[in-house]
Amino acid sequence: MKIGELSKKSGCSIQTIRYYEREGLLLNPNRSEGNFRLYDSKALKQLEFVKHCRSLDISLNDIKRLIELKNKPEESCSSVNALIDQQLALVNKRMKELRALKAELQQMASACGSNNTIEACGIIKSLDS
Amino acid sequence: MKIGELSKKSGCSIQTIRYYEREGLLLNPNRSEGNFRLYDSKALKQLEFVKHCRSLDISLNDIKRLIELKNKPEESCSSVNALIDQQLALVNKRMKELRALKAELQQMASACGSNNTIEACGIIKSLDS
DNA sequence: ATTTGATTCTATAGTTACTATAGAGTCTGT
DNA sequence: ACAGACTCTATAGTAACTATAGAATCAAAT
Repeated sequence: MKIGELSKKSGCSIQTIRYYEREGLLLNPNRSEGNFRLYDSKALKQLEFVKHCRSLDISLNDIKRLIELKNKPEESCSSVNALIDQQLALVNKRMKELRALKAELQQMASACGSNNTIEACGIIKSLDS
Repeated sequence: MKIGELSKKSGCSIQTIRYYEREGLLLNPNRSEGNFRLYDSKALKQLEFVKHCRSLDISLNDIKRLIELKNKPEESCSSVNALIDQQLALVNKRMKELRALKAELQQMASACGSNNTIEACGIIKSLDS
């Protein structure tokens, strides 16, 4: 299949697919006579792997590492575990930040009845302090 | 004061301060004979306002709008309220995403006892599906 | 008066993960 | 033979910074 079809099947945009290729996340595909990229179902699987990782917010760099690891099936998977744990820690950290952020935003929102002038606005006041 | 002092007092890096200036978030400061930026306490307050907004993850563009609004003290503050509400909605959305993400990561982490080969690794398996 | 070290200046490039565009070439259907 | 759809490469843009190079300026010590 050509890149358009791969794009539809995978849900990744054509540019994203070409970008992943440039970044070394996808193997260089065979080309047609006219230099069009030609993919098989294995390539689609590779791309779906990348997409799944991205949906977990794993960085392209880490995905690259995961792919390398996948190609060494006999080795220990402890680095894989470490990577996921690290990802979890990152998510936890961001959630904590967001909770604090939400609390302050809510407090600010309640500090202004919305029918004030800007001069009297509780939100602007709290941002100023 | 010069930019180094402003940087220390505000906690923003020198480059960030210059960047904010370029982006129109800070007024162009006076310059010394040797062309060094010279700031007063008002400039520090401006910068602290920006920093506070950034800590709430408000975009530079929105901060610019807030600054414009601040300069019209007699107008209604409803746009300020709308902006904060929108920011809250954004935070809520991201929190929801993160919760889903965390759940999947946790499930994955528990799918592998960490002492497997990569071939048998539950994490890689679940990423592959 | 000079020199050293710290600070500042501008302009430019790099970061992440894409998205968008221009301009050219290729393929398919009529 | 030609229109329209698809693809190609190369390049620039996005957000919010951070980092660098190379030059100029300043303050303090000699």
